[in-house]
Amino acid sequence: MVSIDEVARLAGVSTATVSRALSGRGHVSDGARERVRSATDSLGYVVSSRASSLASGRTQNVGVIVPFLDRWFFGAVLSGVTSALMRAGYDVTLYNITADAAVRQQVFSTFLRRQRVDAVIAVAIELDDAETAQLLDLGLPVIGVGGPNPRLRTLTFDDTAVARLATEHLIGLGHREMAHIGAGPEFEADFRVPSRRRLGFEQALADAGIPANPALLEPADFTVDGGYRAATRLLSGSGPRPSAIFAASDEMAIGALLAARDLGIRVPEDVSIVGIDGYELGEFFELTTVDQFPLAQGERAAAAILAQLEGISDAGTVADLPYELIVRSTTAPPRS
Amino acid sequence: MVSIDEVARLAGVSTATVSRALSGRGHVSDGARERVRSATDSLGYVVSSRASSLASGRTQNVGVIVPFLDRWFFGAVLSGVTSALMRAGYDVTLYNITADAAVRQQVFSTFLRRQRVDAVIAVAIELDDAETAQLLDLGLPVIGVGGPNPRLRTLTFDDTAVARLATEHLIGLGHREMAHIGAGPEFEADFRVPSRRRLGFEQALADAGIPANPALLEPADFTVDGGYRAATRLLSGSGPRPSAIFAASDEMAIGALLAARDLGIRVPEDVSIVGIDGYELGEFFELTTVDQFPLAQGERAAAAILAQLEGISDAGTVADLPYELIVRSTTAPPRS
DNA sequence: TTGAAAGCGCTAACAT
DNA sequence: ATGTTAGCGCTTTCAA
Repeated sequence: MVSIDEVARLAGVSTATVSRALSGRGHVSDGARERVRSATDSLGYVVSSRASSLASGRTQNVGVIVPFLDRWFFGAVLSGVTSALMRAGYDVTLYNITADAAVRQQVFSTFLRRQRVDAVIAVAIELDDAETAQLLDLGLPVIGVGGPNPRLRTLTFDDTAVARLATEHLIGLGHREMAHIGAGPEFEADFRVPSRRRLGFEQALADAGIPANPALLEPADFTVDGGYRAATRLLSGSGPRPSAIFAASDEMAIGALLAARDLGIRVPEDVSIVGIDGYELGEFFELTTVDQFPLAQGERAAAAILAQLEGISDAGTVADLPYELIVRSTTAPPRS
Repeated sequence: MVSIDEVARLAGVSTATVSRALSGRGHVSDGARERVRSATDSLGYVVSSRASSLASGRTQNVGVIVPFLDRWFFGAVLSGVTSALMRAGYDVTLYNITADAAVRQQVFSTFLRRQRVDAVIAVAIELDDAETAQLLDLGLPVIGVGGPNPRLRTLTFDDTAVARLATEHLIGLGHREMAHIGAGPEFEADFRVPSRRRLGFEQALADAGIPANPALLEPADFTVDGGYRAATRLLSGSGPRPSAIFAASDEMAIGALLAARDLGIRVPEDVSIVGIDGYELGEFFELTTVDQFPLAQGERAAAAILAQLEGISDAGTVADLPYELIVRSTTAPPRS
């Protein structure tokens, strides 16, 4: 590996000048800068991040914590994060918090603490107090994306409001017997998104003076399969069939669509279905949804972190993330 | 940040002994090891990867290059890679090669060369000669996953054989008028998977003595949307309608399924459809497919890299990746 | 088995 | 604007 000394020698300057020319910190004459540039070019020199980070304390690397990699939503967020960060010259180190508790603990107790990253972005992870404390203890810029965390700077997505919006859309169409697929005790473990969405559903019902019916709350795990099974129970049960279903994610909504299809129940004639996310596949099913623009969420998180790292102001207002109701063809007024 | 000196002082040994005790390299008495352990515990000490990697040359970090993050297949592979690597104590730094040529170039010319990683895994990326050379020039263990690259160690997925298998399944059912959705000149840019799959299709036809019909080759971009549009052209065109469609990915196959549905064409009665991947959503459509177990692909790539890094033998035979035909309900004999 | 000490390749004062 | 030099916090000879 070619080192800074060789560059300095070839350019006829000191290593300090090479360092200054390359990093842009401190003043360097145009001539020196040019000779350094040509020397690095001909030598193919790249600054060693190990040496540079040890000396400067900066790694040019951001850690990103995500709970899943094989779900569209997280892939989209991550895609937005990496493209923005790479464009700014940063590497992205990925910490995938899975069901494995030991690995999860190791991420907070070891991986994040070994000084490999300058900042951390946590995507849709519900952190317990100890984990939040460990993150804060890093002394690095940290930003959460998704559920609010009062102890962290967060790009907040107002799940409750989004769920209300979806539910009010159904109410506005005239529905009264509405079911919800989403939060259930067994899926509460990780991030509180599910329960916040259910809360919004319940609030909208209450506001409209519609009594809550526990029989119309079906827990599911946010997968297509989970949505399918939940909808099957709702639509083929012995009780009265709901005239509309609000699923807490598009993947579950698609599962519900498929369940209705398999049961010979027409959408939206017999039952209306609405989801949340903006999952691309939803378009094919003409799914009514509330888009939450995950790619843009990732880009905004990256921009916020970069602003903090480069010290550009206290960093553009950590506001709420946008969302938008997209009415397509899976919702309509109830029949009767 | 607590440093190794504090640990050494508290444990009553030298920093060299702390280093040895923590890394497991060199001999340390049980007593010393125990005192070091208790000192690190009470101090909450974690070895600084910046200092450690500068001194040792090892980073405990593996770079992973992927072309997409928002497609299920790549998320699944990445999931397998990260879980295996994290379990072994490695971090994973992600390089997302997007359409942006400048960023792509930067990955090879700068990001990968700044000594942040001990090894590189390249997932389903078709590298040109210059890029391959740059990777090799790193002097690190490198492994490719997917398309064969004669100049790289590769976990090869035999796309041609897989495509033949899918096509032969259709031929075995009695189909003669088969269409293919996949490779097209405009999507050839990046990885040659599309054309290898088309090749397998053509080989199977040739072996069965079925003449190739260019009108039955529809290019598409591997998305559901692309599959939908390609199938729409095939199924609603003026020419004779194919009795079966082989799509080069499950997402395109699902698009084809949806197109058939929208055209009122029954599957498999009027047209058979088969895909490739093992995409979870395929189950809901009863899609016949060739599963390629992406999660396992990622785990195997990680295991191969770890074996090389830890010097465990020349590393378990870089064999072909497994695949399996899963016959469900979207394929059947043609009508007549 | 342990310790002393010389780097690893940069950056950032401090001087000039 | 530039050079000199003392670290950054470890690992790894080399000796003992």
